[in-house]
Amino acid sequence: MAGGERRSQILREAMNLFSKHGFRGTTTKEIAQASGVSEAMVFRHFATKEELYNAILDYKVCATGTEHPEELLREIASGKDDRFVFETLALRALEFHKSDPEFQRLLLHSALEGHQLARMFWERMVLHIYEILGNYIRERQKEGAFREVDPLVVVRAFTGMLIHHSLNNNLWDKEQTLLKISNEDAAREFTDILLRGITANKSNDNTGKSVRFKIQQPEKKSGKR
Amino acid sequence: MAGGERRSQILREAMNLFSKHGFRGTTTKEIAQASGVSEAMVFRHFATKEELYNAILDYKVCATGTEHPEELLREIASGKDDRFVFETLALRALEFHKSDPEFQRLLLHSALEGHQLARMFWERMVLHIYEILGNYIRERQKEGAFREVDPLVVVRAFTGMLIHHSLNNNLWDKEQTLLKISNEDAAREFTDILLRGITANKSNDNTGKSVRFKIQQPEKKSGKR
DNA sequence: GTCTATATAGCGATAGAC
DNA sequence: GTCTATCGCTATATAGAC
Repeated sequence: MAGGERRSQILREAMNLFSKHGFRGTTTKEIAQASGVSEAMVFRHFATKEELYNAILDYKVCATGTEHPEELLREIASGKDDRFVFETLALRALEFHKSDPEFQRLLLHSALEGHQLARMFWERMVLHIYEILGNYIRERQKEGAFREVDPLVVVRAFTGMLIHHSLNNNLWDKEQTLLKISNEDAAREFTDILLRGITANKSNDNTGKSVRFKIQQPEKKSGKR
Repeated sequence: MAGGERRSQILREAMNLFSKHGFRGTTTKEIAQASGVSEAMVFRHFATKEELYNAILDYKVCATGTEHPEELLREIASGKDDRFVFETLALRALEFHKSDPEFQRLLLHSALEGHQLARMFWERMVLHIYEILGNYIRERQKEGAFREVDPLVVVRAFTGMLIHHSLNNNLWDKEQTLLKISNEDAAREFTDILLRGITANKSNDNTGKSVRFKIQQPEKKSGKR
């Protein structure tokens, strides 16, 4: 078999195993067997196990980079259709994690082991999402469409719903015995909750809905209970 | 040192190391050194490494069981003060994960490694939360306080915000460079978003707020987009 | 209870033939 | 490019002295 082909085959199998058992939990022997070659072959293509792992992380991050580019994110958020923005984002995230559960596992292992993928992903993806989506929310607040609430908290809340839901499906409840719902429905419901949750009191609507809030707020700034 | 004392000391150190590096990532030698004893001592108290791990998981699950009993959960949800229910729950969850970040890491490692702690935790905690909180929501829907939406989806959304936020603080952004917020404030904001997100259209209020929704909903039940 | 010393197995990685 | 054989090391676990 040609060098490049074999290499990518080993990479694929290793990716699968690392995502299942983590870096330390996967042996080079297992990788070799899964790839149908001897251990020596693995080390011919990748000098060390660490190098193999890095190659995977690079590959995954790059592949994700093209799938989840900040450009696209920016484009989605460039409109003013709140429902479209949040629901599209949600559906894309849910579909991504569904189509590639390996990635989430790899990412988690990496974060737990303190590996660099975690940091790379954080810097390349997470920060951008918070920045772009945060800015979108901030703008809509200025326009009076969203109520006053820390945009970063809103992003945290929304990504929390999405990532936690994906994590549930990928890690905890793969058969979805507890909650079975299509990604389309989930994206819509989560968006529903969030948008109603942050829509401003005054009727100022562009989602095809007319929403009114009249709120008496005797709340203290720092709620104690 | 007395047997029981030494045993619990080893258990503590092992817990710390396992939470940091996972099962396979932690060596018995490290555990012994951290405990200030020889490796032989570790194996005197725990026949195998696996047994030590199980002891930890048992301990953690039991300790958590007393901290997070379903009774308390039920009691919290027995009232009809929506804000109190959700905010108290949120604050407790956030405080718990903050006070014991080890647990979340241990749980995650366990889930990734397919260990039994994950299943135990799922059955003892997660199912109860979904059941009890889901029932609460269902009741409030019957009373017309909450709009019609799958209660399980609401629980998923809310727990998603909380767990993901804790995970961020414990795993990804320990210094909270991206979003620094007290647990009290976070609990309040998340509750705010959720409650506004699921409050019914008609004014039917018991949270000290008067809320009005007027919504034209040409939505299909199973949304395709 | 605690240690040193050791058994045994599996790991990552290499040598060298083909 | 691919293999078998093997090295050096570290891992879990045990034996036996004190």
